[in-house]
Amino acid sequence: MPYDPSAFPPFAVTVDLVVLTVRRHALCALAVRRGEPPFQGRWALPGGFVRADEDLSQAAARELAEETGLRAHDPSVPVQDNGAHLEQLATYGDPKRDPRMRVVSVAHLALAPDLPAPRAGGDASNARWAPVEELLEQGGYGRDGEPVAPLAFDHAQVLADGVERARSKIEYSSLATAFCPPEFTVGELRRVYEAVWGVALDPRNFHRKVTGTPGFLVPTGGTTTRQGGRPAQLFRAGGATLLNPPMLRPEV
Amino acid sequence: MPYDPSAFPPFAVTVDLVVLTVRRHALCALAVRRGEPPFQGRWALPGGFVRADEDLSQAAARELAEETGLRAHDPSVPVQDNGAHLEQLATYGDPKRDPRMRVVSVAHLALAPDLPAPRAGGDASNARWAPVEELLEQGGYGRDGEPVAPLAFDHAQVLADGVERARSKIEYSSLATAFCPPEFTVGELRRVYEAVWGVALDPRNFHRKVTGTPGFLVPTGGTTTRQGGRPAQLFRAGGATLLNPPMLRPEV
DNA sequence: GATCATAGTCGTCTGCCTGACGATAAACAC
DNA sequence: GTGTTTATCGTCAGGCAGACGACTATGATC
Repeated sequence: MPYDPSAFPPFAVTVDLVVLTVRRHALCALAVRRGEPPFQGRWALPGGFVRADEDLSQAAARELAEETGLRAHDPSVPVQDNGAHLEQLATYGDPKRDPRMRVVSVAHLALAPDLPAPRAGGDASNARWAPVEELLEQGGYGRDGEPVAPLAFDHAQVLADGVERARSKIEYSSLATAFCPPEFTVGELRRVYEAVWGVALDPRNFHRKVTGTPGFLVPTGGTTTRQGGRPAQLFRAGGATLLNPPMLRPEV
Repeated sequence: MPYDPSAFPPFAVTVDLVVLTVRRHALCALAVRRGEPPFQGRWALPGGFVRADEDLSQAAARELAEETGLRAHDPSVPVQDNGAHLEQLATYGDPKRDPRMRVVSVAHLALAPDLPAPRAGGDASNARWAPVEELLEQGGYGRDGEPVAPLAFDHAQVLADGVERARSKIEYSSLATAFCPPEFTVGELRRVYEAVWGVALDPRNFHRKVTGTPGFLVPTGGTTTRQGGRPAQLFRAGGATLLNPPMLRPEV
């Protein structure tokens, strides 16, 4: 069968971003308020159309920079600077997921340290960090008592998939350091695990585990007392990306 | 900014399939010979355009059925019948990956028991099961001495990603049973692991591990001697999908 | 300054799991 | 019967994780 452009239907292709961070001991995601129909006024994940000459990862990195100012990080390089970790998550293409037209969305997952404040085109009221449980619960009420509408499109599913990916990936990789500033303490790393998994971990066993895993953490020599209590050693992420044996997520 | 159809470039969206099986102690993938340019005559992964009213998973299931006759399996249901396991793998959208036009391909991974023979539109010479190393090696020679050209498009990368997904996923899930017929022995399951991982496993420790993991295997009561030697107990896949603790892949 | 609260770090002990490997069992080929 | 093949059970030592005690070093409070 010869090449026939009419043989396939045209699609719009977008990238959507699940940007996760840990703020105040809670796993939070970046949400933007939609300024136009459909779902006008509702919260959604940031995203946008892929341009004609762009790769998917380029489009995701561009959107991430536009929304947060973060530079994307090459996934093959260990997390060391302030660049965020960025990886492809999954692709969503239900014919009815966008009422306007046939849109296939390639969702990406970004992990970032706690950031000052989000910006969506400079308008702070249209972007926020929200705890993922708040974004995922249907018809609940937010921290300010305002009723929470479900996320636009299928973004609740996308967010849930991204959160699950992050939860499982910090088990067997050093990705949890992507949530930390360039230098961090064992306690700060432990609080990342606790926030992402939603569990409490034994500080002594956690300390033994992470400091005993070769290549996970590299001491920088400095100490800090910013958490109160005894000063803690500062570390940065080591070269290891895969943890073997993995961190163990406690049973439910 | 209002809705403007001219604001986004049109894409073609396809699904490509990495169909894996275990034949003669080797991990094999389904390859089809391209009958038209580009890459005419070269081997490629099966796939095709997503139709206008189709979900991505529907399109993948349709292509799988067209190429192999396999029914796709709902991923939320444990593998029990002859349906293949089918899951989304990743999406590839380099602007230059198809010289004709802008194509975004949503690759899917299918795992199937050993099948009689592939069929590609009824023409057997245009479809085959090939060991994945043979398909991935560049410029080598196949089993029949015929020189092997690299796979078309970026399909070598897609195949490599699919193989890596399968290799890691049988560690912590019961997916290896998707390579087995409905009833199988512990030895057959072990040979699946050995073929996918490319290692030799201790039969005694493997037997202890898989029979000791709750929900992994359910004895059917029957026995078989089709492998020679002492008759082996027959099992089918249990309800468990996640293995905890996981199977451990031996070090390199 | 003594005391307390907080957080970090080092050890110990016990149980479980794994890898290595010996031994036995049940079929088939000759 | 003997040998071969595969299946299955057992044993043992080492490693790792969970539970938890003990000590250290800071800031806060009295």
